[in-house]
Amino acid sequence: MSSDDSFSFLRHDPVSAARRLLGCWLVREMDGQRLVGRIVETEAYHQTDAASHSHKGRTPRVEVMFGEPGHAYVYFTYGMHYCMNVVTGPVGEGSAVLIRAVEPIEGIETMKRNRPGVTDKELTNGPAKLCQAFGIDKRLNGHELRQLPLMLRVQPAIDPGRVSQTTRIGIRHNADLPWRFYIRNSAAVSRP
DNA sequence: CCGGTGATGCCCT
DNA sequence: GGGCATCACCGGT
Repeated sequence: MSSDDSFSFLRHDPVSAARRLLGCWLVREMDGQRLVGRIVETEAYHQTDAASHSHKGRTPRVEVMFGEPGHAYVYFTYGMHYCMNVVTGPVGEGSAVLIRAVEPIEGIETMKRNRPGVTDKELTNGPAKLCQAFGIDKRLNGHELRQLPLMLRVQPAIDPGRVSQTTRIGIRHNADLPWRFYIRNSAAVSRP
């Protein structure tokens, strides 16, 4: 990663990166279709935090979290779901930002095909839901997010006055840490 | 609208 | 064998 590109904020801590990722675009190319979602909800994870997959150190599963910032960490959970993170921090430090929800911008018909039978509102309002809608699975684990078929397009920062900060969802350890961020008033978040 | 619950496979102990 | 950064469905309100 060069020192002056749009991903430079990812080299620092995951908490500030989680806030900064709000409003950025996730762009996916799939079956010749272009899918775009605007990130509206994120959570930060770091090796010092017992809720993080990286907390117990390097293992094959979480190796990507210790690698280059700006790559995708995609994990499989509950026997059926994938979730996607953006790796942050210096190489050698295990940290990442979970993308918890996006607002569909382009390619909505393809997203609907990927998630048959759900309402428009449920298309991408959860970490595993958006992965299903965008066709993201373990094949994209470790993928560098500056190129297709999956890329992060950095957008201007969201006004801090429009960002809410709360505790994270669905974890047991460090449940009081306020490391979740979402765009207030967005109808696309998983939970207000 | 809400809380409870079963599904289901992989990683790590 | 335990636990999981979840989801969809069910039944009661």
